[in-house]
Amino acid sequence: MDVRTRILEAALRLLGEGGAQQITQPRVSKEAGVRQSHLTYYFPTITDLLQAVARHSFQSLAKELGGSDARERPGPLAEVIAKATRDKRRVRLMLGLVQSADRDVTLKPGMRRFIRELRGGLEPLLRSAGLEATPEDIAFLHTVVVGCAVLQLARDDNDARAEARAVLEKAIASLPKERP
Amino acid sequence: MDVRTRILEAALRLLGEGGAQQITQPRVSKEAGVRQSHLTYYFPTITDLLQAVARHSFQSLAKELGGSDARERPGPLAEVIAKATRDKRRVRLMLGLVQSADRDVTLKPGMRRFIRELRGGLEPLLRSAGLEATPEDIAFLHTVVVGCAVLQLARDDNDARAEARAVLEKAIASLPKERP
DNA sequence: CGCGGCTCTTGGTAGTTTTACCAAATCCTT
DNA sequence: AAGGATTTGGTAAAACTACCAAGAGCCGCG
Repeated sequence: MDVRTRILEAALRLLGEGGAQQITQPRVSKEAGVRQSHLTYYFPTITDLLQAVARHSFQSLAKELGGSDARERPGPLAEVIAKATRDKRRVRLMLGLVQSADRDVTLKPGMRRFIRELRGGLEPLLRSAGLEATPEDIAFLHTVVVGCAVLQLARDDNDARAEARAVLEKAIASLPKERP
Repeated sequence: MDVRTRILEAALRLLGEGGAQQITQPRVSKEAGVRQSHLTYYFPTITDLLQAVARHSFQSLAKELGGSDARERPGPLAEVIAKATRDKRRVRLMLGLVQSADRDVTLKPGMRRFIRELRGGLEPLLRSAGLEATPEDIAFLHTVVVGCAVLQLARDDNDARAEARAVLEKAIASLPKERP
C-alpha cells in the first residue's frame, strides 16, 4: 500500500478509536509507520489531512456500511441494523465525519454524496427483507438508525442497546410491506 | 459572574461554535477574558476542564432543551421540535458531549442522567399537545430527534430541513392520541 | 482591632508537543 | 541520463500544558 493511503488508513483508525484529537502529525505518522515529514509532504497542513481523511472515509465507509455487512451474515433486519449501530468504531467515525463536514464547507458535497450512497445501499437490503420502501421511508429509517447509533454511544449500557433494538423494530414495522 | 463560571461558559461557547479542539487553555482563557493561570487554578489539567464543561452543560442544557423553549413560543409540535434540531450550536454541543462521554467513563453517569432529564422534559410537552406517550414512545421520538439533528448538521441544506420536518411529522403521527 | 490563615489573582516560566518547513539524497519513469 | 516524485533527516517557530512564587483580598477569631 502506498504511503499516502497508509497515512489515511492510520488516521481513520485513530479517528475510530479515539476521536478527532488523535489526529496529530506525530500520532498519525507513528500509527502509519511512516516519517512525520511524509505527512507534510502529502498533506501540507493538518487541515488538508483532515479533509483528505474525510473524503477517503466517505468512500470506504459507504461501501462497508451499506452493502457487504448485511448480505453476508443475514438475519432479522432489525438485528442486522442494530448490530451496525452498536459498532462504536463506526459511530465515532460517522460523528467525526459529520463534525468535519460541519466545520469545513468544502466537505459538504462529499457528505451529501455519502448519505445518498448509504441510502442507496439500504434500499436493496430492505427489498431483500420483503419491504418496499419509498425514499421517504428510507430517510425515516436512516434517521432512526443515526439516532440509535448516537444514543447508544452516549449511554453505552444494556438499557441503551435494548432500547435501540426496540426502536428499530418499531421503525421497521412502520414500513409498508411489499405487495406480493 | 465568578471566574470559574466564566471559564465554563466560555468553553461551552467555543464547543458550540467550533467543536472540542477549540478547548485549549489559551483559547478558553481569551474567550473568557481571564488569565490563563486561572484555568490551571480551577482546573488543574485540561481533562478536568473538559469534564467540568461536560457536567456544567449537562445541567444548563437539560433545562434549556427540555423546558422553556417549547412552552414559551408555542406552535405545532413538529415545528417546535424541528426548530430545536436546526440550532447548530445546540447540536454541536450535544455531539461534543456525546464524544466526551464516550472518551471519559466518568462522564457516563452524567450523560445518562442528562438523557433522562431531557426525556422528562419532553413528556409534558407531548401532553400539552394532546398526546399520551409511554416511555417507549418518548424514547422513539427522542431517537428520531437526535437523528434529525445529526443529519441536518451533516447536510445543512434545504432538503435536509424539509426531510427532517417530514420525518418528525411522521414520528409524531405514530404516537397514540390521548383518550379524552 | 489586627493577626493568621484561607482563597484567589498576578505575572510569570519550563518543558513538551505539534506544526510547518527545508535541503539533500534517492528512486522511478521515460 | 534528465527530471519529476518521493524519502530522509533534520529544524525553527508556534502552541500548549502544567507549574510556581509572590502578593492581594477576605474572613473569622482572639
